[in-house]
Amino acid sequence: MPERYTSISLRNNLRSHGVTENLTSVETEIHDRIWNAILDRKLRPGAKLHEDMVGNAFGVSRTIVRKVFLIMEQEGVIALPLNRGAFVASPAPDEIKPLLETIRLVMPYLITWLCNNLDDSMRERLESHFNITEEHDLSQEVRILRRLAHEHYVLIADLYGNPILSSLIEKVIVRTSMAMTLYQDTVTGWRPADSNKQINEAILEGDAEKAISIMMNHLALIEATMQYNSPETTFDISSILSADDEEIYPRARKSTKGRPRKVPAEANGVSH
Amino acid sequence: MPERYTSISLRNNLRSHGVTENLTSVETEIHDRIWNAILDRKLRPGAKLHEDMVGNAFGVSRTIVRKVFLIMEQEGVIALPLNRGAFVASPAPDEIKPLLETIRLVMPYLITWLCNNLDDSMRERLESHFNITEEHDLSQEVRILRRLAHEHYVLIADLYGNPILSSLIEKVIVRTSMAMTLYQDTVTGWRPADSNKQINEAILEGDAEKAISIMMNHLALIEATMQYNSPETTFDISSILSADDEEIYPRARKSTKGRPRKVPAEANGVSH
DNA sequence: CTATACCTTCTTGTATACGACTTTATTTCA
DNA sequence: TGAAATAAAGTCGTATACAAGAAGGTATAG
Repeated sequence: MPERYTSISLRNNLRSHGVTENLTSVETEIHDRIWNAILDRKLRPGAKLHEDMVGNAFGVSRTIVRKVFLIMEQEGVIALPLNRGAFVASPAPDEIKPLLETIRLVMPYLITWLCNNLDDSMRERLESHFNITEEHDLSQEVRILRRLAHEHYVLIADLYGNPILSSLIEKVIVRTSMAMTLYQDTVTGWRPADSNKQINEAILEGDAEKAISIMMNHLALIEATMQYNSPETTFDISSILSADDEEIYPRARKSTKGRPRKVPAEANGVSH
Repeated sequence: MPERYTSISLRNNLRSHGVTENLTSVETEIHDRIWNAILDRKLRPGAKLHEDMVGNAFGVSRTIVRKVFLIMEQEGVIALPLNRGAFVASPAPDEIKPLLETIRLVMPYLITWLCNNLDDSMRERLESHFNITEEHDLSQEVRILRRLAHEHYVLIADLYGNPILSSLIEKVIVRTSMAMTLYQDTVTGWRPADSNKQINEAILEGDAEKAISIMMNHLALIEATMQYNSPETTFDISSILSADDEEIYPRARKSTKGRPRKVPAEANGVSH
């Protein structure tokens, strides 16, 4: 089986998405593969996840797949409407405010602490992230930039060392990212890594106020650029979940005959 | 089927423990019954939950029970060590600090908002809780006092209206409560409702500072009175999970022959 | 031509069977 | 007598079979 794909910048630096304990390796594999596919937007919000397709892709029964789905529903990345199966969660517009509010509450607290308690190992991990961000700064690979932005938040939470807040931040950031997929204009030339680089720099300087201020502006920008537009596409699950990193683009619908497929409007997230 | 048992004070006032959506009525029933049993300390931390016992008690297969268990593991109230089944979570001593820290971060934020934005419906719900606390103030029923204290926190989070923070607070408070079961000296005459009554009063007066100060003292007291002591008992699951509210006391072990049963020391909670 | 009803096909939900692992009881050996 | 090895019982983990439900297609009436 291929080496587990955890993250671009922080391989072996962050434990992958929380629930590694009490899961077999196959379950972790499926969980992480789907999680990463969502994070990289290979699986877009609203996409249907068929139990036996995923099961076949990993050579396990639906039992295992259902278990992973249930966990991911609790994590807020998958929706499981009764009798209708699994969909990649598509956060409703009115979830954006609570998400950003949570980030605004928690992150300044973590940053302030971090600036006052920065030791060598923390500094090292921050600098490592900073360097990788620098490397990829001019990259056109949106996937990498987005992941770096994501991981920056998770890294800060992780450095603080409160597992409750870490897991909270990870969930909230993923969900915000998913909301951005849905409601943000992707045409802007804005690069997500920009402000994160500045934030990291400020933290390394020990300037909490500056770091917080940049982050708050960043969040305000995100909130301001949110708008409604709902895409609809279908996917080839098995190739998306394959081990290699190639980007898969949505395929056009095959058939438009017959009654139009009912859009699962209520296939949104859970009550987190 | 009996009416669903949600809470003492806030029946129809708080939605029960978060995950009602996407669960069938039986699943919700099992979930809430176990949750309440834990909250009321009928099921103590470390207690084994046998899949078929629970299944038989509700007339469903292990499939359903396992689903509920998995959800409750994510919620942090049950532990599912691989190949060893389900145990009521017993938070490790070093989890107490992160738990209290999270409460200390979130609650002042909520209280401050609440004091500045108190409207009639909020006031009404707070007063309702306050009145019930008054009624039971002199009660000897520890179970009720404990539940009132618990629900007070959840109510405040609920009034704020951010579902992410609500569910966070609910999980964290339950877990703190479980830790107190394990590590707090129960002999003290201290009544949990006392400070909550004062906090509620301060909020109703719109005095955020006072409310926060009392709560912080309360939390400090909790932290200070924590100490190590690990009880060990066995239980009759089916009667504990029965609909009626009678308190069940742990039974003494039947057999002490043979090799002493290995205590599941690692049967603690999950990484939340 | 459109909308509704009906039928077929496909997917999910639940129970159950069986293998794997853990725990408990018994035996063996120092 | 007590610890380790061994056998038996019990519980859990996974796959699978079947039932229940939803989605998609076709026919029919307005």
